[in-house]
Amino acid sequence: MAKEKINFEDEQIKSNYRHTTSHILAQAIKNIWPDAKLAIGPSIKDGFYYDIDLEYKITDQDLMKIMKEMKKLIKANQKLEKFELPREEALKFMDEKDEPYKVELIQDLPEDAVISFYQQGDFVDLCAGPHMESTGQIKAVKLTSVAGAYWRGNEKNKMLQRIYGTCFPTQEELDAYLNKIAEAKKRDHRKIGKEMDIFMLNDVGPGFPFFMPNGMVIRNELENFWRQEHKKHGYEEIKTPLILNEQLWRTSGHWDHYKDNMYFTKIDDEDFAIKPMNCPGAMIAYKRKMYSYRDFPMRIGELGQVHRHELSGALHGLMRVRTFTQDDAHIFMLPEQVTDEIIGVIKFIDELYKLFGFKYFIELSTRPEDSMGTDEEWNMAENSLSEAMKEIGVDYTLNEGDGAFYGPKLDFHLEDSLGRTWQCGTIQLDLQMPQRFDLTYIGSDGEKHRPIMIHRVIFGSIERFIGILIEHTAGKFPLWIAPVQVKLLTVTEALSDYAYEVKKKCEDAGLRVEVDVRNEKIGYKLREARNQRISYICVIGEREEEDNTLSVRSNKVGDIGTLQVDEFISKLVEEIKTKAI
RNA sequence: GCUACUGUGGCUCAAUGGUAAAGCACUUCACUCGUAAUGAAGGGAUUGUGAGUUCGAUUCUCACCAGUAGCUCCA
Repeated sequence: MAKEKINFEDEQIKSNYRHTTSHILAQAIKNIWPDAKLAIGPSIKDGFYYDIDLEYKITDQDLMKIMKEMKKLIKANQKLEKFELPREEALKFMDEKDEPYKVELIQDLPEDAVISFYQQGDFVDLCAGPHMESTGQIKAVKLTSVAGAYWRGNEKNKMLQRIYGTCFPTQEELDAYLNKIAEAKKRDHRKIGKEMDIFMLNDVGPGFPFFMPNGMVIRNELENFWRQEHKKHGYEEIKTPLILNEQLWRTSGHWDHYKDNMYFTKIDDEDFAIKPMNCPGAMIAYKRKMYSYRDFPMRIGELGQVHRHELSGALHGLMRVRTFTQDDAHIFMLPEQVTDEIIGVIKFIDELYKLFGFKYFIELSTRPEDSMGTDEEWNMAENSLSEAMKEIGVDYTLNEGDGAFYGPKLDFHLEDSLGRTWQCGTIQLDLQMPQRFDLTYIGSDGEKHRPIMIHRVIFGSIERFIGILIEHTAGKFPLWIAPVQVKLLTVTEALSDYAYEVKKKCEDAGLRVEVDVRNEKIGYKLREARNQRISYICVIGEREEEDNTLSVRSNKVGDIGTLQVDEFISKLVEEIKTKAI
């Protein structure tokens, strides 16, 4: 039989390939540690894993040992053979093999399910398949890490050891993949954030980031832009307090559903809470006066700083912190305005994400277990979200049971450098707060009615958004956001006057500009400026001074030659104006 | 929070049961220089915190704190 090339473009084949490799991993583990209990071992996005229960703690060194054993099994080119057993026999079979997790898995299968096994050599695993024909087809394998994972993803269950790995049909593809990971790590926002002096974290406040001057430029540019765009889209802005009394949080339902994530304090013996969300404050703001149906839709924005006690193990640079600023807004509206408002927000988010060149996906999260309200309300709310998406034809995935406690939501996810996704934008339909706070408006009939409310963010959290932006651009920000847009480097000290003259011109045009007139070699200054990822680096020598020019290098396209000073400035001003990426 | 691992000057990192090496950065001096590091000198660390073992701990043990990866959770 001719050797067929494995088509990795085919997702099914890729998945079979990796799934088979996970079986080989399991077999190798059983060979080395016969008392290991097997849990599950699926193929995943970039490879596969296998969860095992084993007294002995597997170390990184052991991974080498396991790989060696796997290579042996691959070389043996064992056939993978499928067989089926009736439920009772299957249970007995796994029980005899002393595999309690497999027994549990079989018990949870439907009564009439066909229970299949795959056998390779003397190793048998409960598995629906499909698989490759033989272990010899697996070529390039790499075990990447070992980590803990709860049995069935439930933190109340035992923690198992999870071994992650990946595999490819050729060594070249594996190397390319590993290389890609290494490159991606160089874009880590924590690394670049430190190198570019954007933000810092310190033991004095785990999860509470400090923003440095460069970071504040980015923040302020984003916030200014946010304000400008929201004004255009018919929003007004408010600011509500960080600390509000405990009674408010009881009224809002946060006390019952979110208390464990909140920070509390006392003022004059009275109990107060630090806000984990902005909505209750916005409710109080709404209630300050009476409204007519003619006031709707009413869009109220707030850049609101919230504090949430996230689990220590979940903290991650700027992506997951304990205090962050939400670019929040609450939209109050009539029932017949709901669809249009949701569509408006979806389009608004799309507009902004596109401006940065982000790809994203949308997830519809439905009613969670711990939630407020009736089924009827939830169905109505979930339907209006999916209807709005249907109407403008956007794709989304369903994430059942992951909504907020007060309503379903559409989440917008962005990717970081390693392909991990982070929720940024969200649109949440909230039927609970208006009730709980007894919000009303006067309808055309002269009677009081309850408004419908949307709660939404676009950046999500300014901090997380900046983190994503750093990784997405590798620190080479769009010019309008860049902390330092121009750096002027002099070849000799005699050119300082000209450099300062150019600097003045740049500043007058509104550019963020620095000069480096130090008595250093041009190569040295250039290297430093490039490491700082300055957008435009201009070298100034005698020639430039004479001709009133600059020798310009862009951090995105490289050397762009000699430009007249005025020409250079107007080019940058235009680039800022168009917010080019 | 859970599992595993890690914690050495501002940063990157070496080494050791006998109080710690190097580079970058910083300061000073010399060099006045054309597209990724000029040379020299100098200052800077009780090795995350606390306790224990030991004649002696930064190294070994324990607890705590923080970080990393994954799980769980989430903007």
